Amino acid sequence: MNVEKIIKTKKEIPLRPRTLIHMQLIVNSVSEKITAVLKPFDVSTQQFNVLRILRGQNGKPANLSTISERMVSKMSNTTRLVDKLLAKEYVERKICPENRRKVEISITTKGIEALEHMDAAMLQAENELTANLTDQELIKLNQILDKF
Amino acid sequence: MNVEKIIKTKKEIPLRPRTLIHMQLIVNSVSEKITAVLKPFDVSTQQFNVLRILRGQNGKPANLSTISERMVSKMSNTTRLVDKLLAKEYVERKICPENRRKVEISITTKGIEALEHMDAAMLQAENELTANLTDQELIKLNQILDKF
DNA sequence: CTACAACAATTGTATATACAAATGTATATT
DNA sequence: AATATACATTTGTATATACAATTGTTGTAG
Repeated sequence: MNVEKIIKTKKEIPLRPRTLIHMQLIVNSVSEKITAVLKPFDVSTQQFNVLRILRGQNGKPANLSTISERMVSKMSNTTRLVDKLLAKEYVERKICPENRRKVEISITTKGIEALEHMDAAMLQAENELTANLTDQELIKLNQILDKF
Repeated sequence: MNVEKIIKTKKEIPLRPRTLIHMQLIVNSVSEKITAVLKPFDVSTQQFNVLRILRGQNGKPANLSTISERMVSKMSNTTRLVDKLLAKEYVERKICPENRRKVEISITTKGIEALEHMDAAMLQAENELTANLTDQELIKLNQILDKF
């Protein structure tokens, strides 16, 4: 992936902004791919992310703020995101008995099953997206990314 | 930046998805920073991007499809994006005389001046965002990113 | 010359996101 | 106990984005 070629500029971009643009371009294409992979399942990336967080709870429900802080892309409105999952019957929502301000959200059996179908497609996508890189390269990449 | 800590999960994530998430997290925080830096100038990242593309034309106008293909994040609606810049008098739009289907967009003096103010702020932001990395690390990072 | 396809941009519309304000509940202060 | 403050979520609203359909223009085949 050549940055200058993709954004079609002749002049070469200085190292630091170039790096930021480079990462942005890759993340854009990764997001596009992931969105496309999830499309047949009729869930957005965010919705998928929430389902995985809920599964990670192993039966224990999570409240909205917990979900929110665990999401890769924080967003201001987790309520409406959960509404969508609720409409698909992938999650359940009930008010927390100990603290009625809070709400307890848990994944349903239907949600777990849907997620299992998505997992296979996602796994494949992740491997395809990183197919050109060796484990060593990826480890090195992670090390550099850690410095940000 | 530790991935697991940020998305608050105990279990360690496999290398390949972890790398993708890692990049996503960094790009998210970079975007946030850039958005914040541009906020006082009342332009979005996309609008700023278009202004820079137009300046790069050195007086020569660009049509919508040209702008669109040069943007870092392609978007489906460049017309409305240009509308916003038009309202701020940062750009001019006129129909192309040779091909009346096309439209010629060029940056105004006011646009150039506004952009110059933004440049300084952006340069600083870019340096801050990459301050923890050496040139060698950034070069290595770009090399690895090229493999995607 | 007319009909048709291709092109470039615009418009319509549904959905997503960001941000502020509002609602309802719990806790702390006097 | 009454009031105020903080908390967790929801709602309102403006803006952004994705995608499809439409408009106006140009090129081309018969």
